[in-house]
Amino acid sequence: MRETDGIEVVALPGRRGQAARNNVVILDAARHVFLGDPKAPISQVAERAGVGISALYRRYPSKEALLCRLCHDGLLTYIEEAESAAEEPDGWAALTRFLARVVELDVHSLTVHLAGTFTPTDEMGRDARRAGELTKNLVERARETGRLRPDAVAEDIGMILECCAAIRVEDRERTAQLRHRYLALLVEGLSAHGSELPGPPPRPGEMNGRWRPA
Amino acid sequence: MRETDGIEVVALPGRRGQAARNNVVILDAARHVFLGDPKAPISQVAERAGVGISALYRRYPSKEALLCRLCHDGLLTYIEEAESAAEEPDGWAALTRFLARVVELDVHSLTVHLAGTFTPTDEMGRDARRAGELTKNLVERARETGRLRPDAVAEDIGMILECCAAIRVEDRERTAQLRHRYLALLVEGLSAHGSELPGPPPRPGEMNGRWRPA
DNA sequence: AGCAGACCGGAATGATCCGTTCCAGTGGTA
DNA sequence: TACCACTGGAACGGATCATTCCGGTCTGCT
Repeated sequence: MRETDGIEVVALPGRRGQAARNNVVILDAARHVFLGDPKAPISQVAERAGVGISALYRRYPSKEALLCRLCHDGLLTYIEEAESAAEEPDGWAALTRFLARVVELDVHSLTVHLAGTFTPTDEMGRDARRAGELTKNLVERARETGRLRPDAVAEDIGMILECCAAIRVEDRERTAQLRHRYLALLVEGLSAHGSELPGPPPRPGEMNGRWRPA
Repeated sequence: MRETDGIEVVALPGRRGQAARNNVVILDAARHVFLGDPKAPISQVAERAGVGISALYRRYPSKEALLCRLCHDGLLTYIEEAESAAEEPDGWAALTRFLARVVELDVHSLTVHLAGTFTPTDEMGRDARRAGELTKNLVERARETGRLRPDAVAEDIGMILECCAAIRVEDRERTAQLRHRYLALLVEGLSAHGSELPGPPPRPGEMNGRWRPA
């Protein structure tokens, strides 16, 4: 897992070990808290992690840095999943499984909803572009199978994920269930060949007003 | 229109007239601002309305009261639209037109996204219940036509609206366009008869953790 | 004319919230 | 034993807002 940050993941004893363990505990807590509320105070992260605030600031110079790390992690996960899905032989299955997986992992909230809360690094820019290409490939291959409606475009994918991310209830497990339910509706829609979709499709970065720092 | 608040809508001269005009200007501004950001400061509303803060506080005892009014207005609009749609003879058309209309008016954001920012009144509770009944009726009638997939339930409607409300770009007009696009996908999904929807359907009120005051 | 008061804009107030810094304590480690 | 990396959490300082207050303006009645 990316969040372990180094080699010494397990079983270091004493202070050294606690520090190593805290690394992952803190990232997990941060992910959980900021997924629930992107502008949660940092003290909430510390509380949930069961550590003091200074344990956070020893690892990240600022809240922004922590958010950036989280967001970048999410982006990398997105890319991993896209690459993994690309190996699926059937283009339609590749796309739908990819969507299900991203919804499952709640990656979209991690990246998009955190964007705008920090100034993105160059590397993130590159990775974002790569993510875009991978997405486009998945859509192209799905289109070639003929199951994807012809008026759907790559940019629709981000919007669909946005729709799913909007579903949120108290319980995490239940949230995932419900999101899959509406993803299913959307995917049915994607595969239909009935009436044409209304309005011009989304333009490339139309949703990304957030990626420039507020 | 509800927001005119009384009889003297037009053409009162002088101070009296300015006050009456401000009534609607303020509500319009508030609607616009809080739609964009439910926790926007009240000064933003005043600024957009082109009035001073005191003009707001003369009309509403607190920010909460203003939000409550806005939210209730939205709820009433929802009910109006549902009743109006109920007159449509074809059950499927009634449901889909209702959805399109609610998305068009952005009513969902007004009610649901403002809930939780104030303690709801009894009357709002009653109206919310009424809205629920009307929704259920629309779904029942749509089901009877056979076009609605059998595993869809009334509670799905709120979730679908939530999905659409999640789409938001800078331009208002464009936002509406895009929302219609994804509503179309979702409606296609609603009318499909293919594989069954995954997971148990949403329970009544499952999404409404927000309606109890924070 | 003249005046009472309805209405207005916006500065001042006071409270709350939160990121960040600071410091004293703890327990491995050499 | 002495050192020091690491920790928890209190304290600081800045920012944000809802709300209040005040001095001014214009209307409509006498």
